[in-house]
Amino acid sequence: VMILRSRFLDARRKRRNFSKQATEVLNEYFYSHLSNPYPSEEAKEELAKKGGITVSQVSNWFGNKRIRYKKNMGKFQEEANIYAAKTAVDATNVVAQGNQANSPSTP
Amino acid sequence: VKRNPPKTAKVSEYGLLGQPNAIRTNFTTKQLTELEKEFHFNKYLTRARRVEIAATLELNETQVKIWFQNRRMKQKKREKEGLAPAAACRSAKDASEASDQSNCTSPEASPSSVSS
DNA sequence: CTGCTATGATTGATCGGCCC
DNA sequence: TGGGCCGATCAATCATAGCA
Repeated sequence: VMILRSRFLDARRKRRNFSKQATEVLNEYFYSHLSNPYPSEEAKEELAKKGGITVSQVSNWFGNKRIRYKKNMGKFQEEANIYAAKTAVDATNVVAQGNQANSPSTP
Repeated sequence: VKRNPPKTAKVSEYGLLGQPNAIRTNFTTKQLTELEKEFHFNKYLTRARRVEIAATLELNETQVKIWFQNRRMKQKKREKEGLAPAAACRSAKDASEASDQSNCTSPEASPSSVSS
């Protein structure tokens, strides 16, 4: 009820979706490190620079991504296939793998 | 310097008890207000103060302790992003950040929409 | 315009490490 | 040895963005 809250305590939640570029960079890292999607502080800084967002936003993104991915991996299979192979630093399993059409393009 | 990932065998290893364990406590506006007030007075708590506040607000000492801990981290984070992105905000050498709320880059609007 | 999903941010609480 | 703190993360939730 009166906990209508938000207006004064968290009125800053005026979020804006990240740019295509940012999402691209983040997903690329996430799916190429699926076995350990925990970027170091340095990695976060680089991702932040590449994506044009803040380090905190990178942290938030990974936090949300990890949880949501875990909660419903099937829902992310598609984008997983899209981003995965790119920088196959690690190719550990996750759940359902087996297909690998790698070495497509290496920028 | 390596943060581990899924180490925590299970942060949520409660399943085997069927007891609604440690559910997210919802602090009331009053509790938050008091905690915030105390925080501005002292960033750190003493045992005595903690006991006192916990009793007054009807919270556990642990909850009060954790709240202060999270609050300190929150403040630190705010200070950090409040200056970094504002690189071209002013001189880049002094750092006269006092307590809180001193952001140059905070195009906050004040929608005075209260109640309904 | 309505309804639902995708997503960024917030936050109470946990985990491992460190210090005293 | 035990307690508090830090840094990172988790997990649930809020509020909005975006799309059918």
